[in-house]
Amino acid sequence: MDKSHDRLCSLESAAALPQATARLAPEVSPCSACPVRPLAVCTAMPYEDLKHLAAVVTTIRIGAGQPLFDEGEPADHCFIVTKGAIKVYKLLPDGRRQVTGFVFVADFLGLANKETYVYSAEALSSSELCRFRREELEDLLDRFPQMEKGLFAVAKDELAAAQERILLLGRKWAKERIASFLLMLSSRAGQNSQESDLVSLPMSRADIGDYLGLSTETVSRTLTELKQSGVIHLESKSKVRMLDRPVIETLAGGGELLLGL
Amino acid sequence: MDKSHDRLCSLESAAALPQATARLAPEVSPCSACPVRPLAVCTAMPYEDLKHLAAVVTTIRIGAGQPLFDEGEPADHCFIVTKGAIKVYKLLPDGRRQVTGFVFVADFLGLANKETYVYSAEALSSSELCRFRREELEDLLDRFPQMEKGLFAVAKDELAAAQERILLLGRKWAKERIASFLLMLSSRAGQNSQESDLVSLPMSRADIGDYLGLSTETVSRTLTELKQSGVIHLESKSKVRMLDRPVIETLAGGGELLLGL
DNA sequence: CGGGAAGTTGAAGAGCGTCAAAAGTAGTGG
DNA sequence: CCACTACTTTTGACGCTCTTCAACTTCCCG
Repeated sequence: MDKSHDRLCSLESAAALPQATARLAPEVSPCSACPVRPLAVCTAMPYEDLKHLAAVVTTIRIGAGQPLFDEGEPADHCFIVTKGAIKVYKLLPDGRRQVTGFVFVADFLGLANKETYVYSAEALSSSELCRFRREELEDLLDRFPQMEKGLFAVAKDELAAAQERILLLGRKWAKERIASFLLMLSSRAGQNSQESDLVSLPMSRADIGDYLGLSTETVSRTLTELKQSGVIHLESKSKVRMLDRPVIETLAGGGELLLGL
Repeated sequence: MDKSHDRLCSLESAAALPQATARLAPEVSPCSACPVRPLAVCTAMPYEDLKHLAAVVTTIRIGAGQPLFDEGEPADHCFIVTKGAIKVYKLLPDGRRQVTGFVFVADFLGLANKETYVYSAEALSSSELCRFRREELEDLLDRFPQMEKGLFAVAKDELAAAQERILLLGRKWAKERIASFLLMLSSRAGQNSQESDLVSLPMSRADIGDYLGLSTETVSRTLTELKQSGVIHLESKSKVRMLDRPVIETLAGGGELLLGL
């Protein structure tokens, strides 16, 4: 077995690296060198104030498949993903599972302000996150309204995205759900890569199913259907090439023409 | 036909009433007398600053069934419902409809910060709303951070609620969806009434179906089933009495015991 | 009181889930 | 390095929940 398989995440490189950096160059915070910052809400923080952000952040690592936190636990922390990807899900008593979201690099995790987490979170792959204590972050947001505005904007965007998902779950057919899913992954990951037709699926078929309100088998069947109709190509289990983006977009939008396809 | 059936809402009593009040007692804004304010985000605004809120608000009225705005229109306004109820929905090209939410008295409408509305809104019954120009409200929020904090909190709560709905739409059976729906309506409306077992359904069966991702017929059949098993009683088409709340709560939570009921 | 919309009920069918087994993949240890 | 094992994915057969279509009933409002 590799790494620590504790329930809580490994903290080896936690405050260690920041402190070391601080000793070498006290005026430069580790956040200012963070490659993820330009993409994350941290951009909203003025450059000269990044040291205050760095002061309240801890870097944590977590292995693939390990839980970050479980629904019902005291919601003490917020996170920003800096490496890897996280899945967020809710469970029903009999084990039915709904993945409510995937959290990728630069995304913020933990917006709900409840006493306890309203969902569980688990790493899809080996990941790294910036961790904030809730109270400390709140204090910081009071002092830096631009940062709070940034988070508010994130919340509004997520709200719009959630309504899109509600439409998907309530009214779209399996084929339309898969098409929407591919486009969502493409737009989330594709902005930095020129290979915008190649979508990588870092999660299992079961996770996709639980995200789209489908069974594993239906996800698999639908992907093969799309493959057989020439709309996509499966380069590997976790790499989908979109061959006919217009058709995928029409499907995703619930277009009436292409259902027989 | 009654009232004005214009596409845009009637503005008869718009700025008129506020001005009249202001003339009589310039130091008291109409917002300070608003019976809905204690329940709405406006509570976050300091009492002495309510005049600034009143300065940017317009009261509008809208008849039952009339549209407030349509998806795709420029998102120029935000609203707070002061009377009646609004339904918010998205459409697919072939007419499939998903009601993404119902907006009741004291609720804020229009949180998404997109150029255009990402959903359509229509009055369930004759309603009144406070209307804000987006830019003016933004300016106001910049000047009164407490108000912005209040709206941020609303956004976070709605996000948590949206994830609850995603679980419902993705993984719950029809009976569980109806049970969840009844409890949601009860908790939203029941706080002021002592008749907490009596839930009123101000929307049609079709609206309920489009909210829960079900057909009108399934909504009807499921309500009948619940009635026949003695869990609820239909006092009228739009008044449901919850006879066995524990069973309804277990159903809503996805409890494994009562599916055969 | 009557006409039209909303709601209910029934029967048949479709889409997707479930169960089961085969095929493919990845990680492990000899 | 390769075989063994365990898991993931795929594919097939069947069944169930919910939808669709249609007729009937109830309710509401002029």
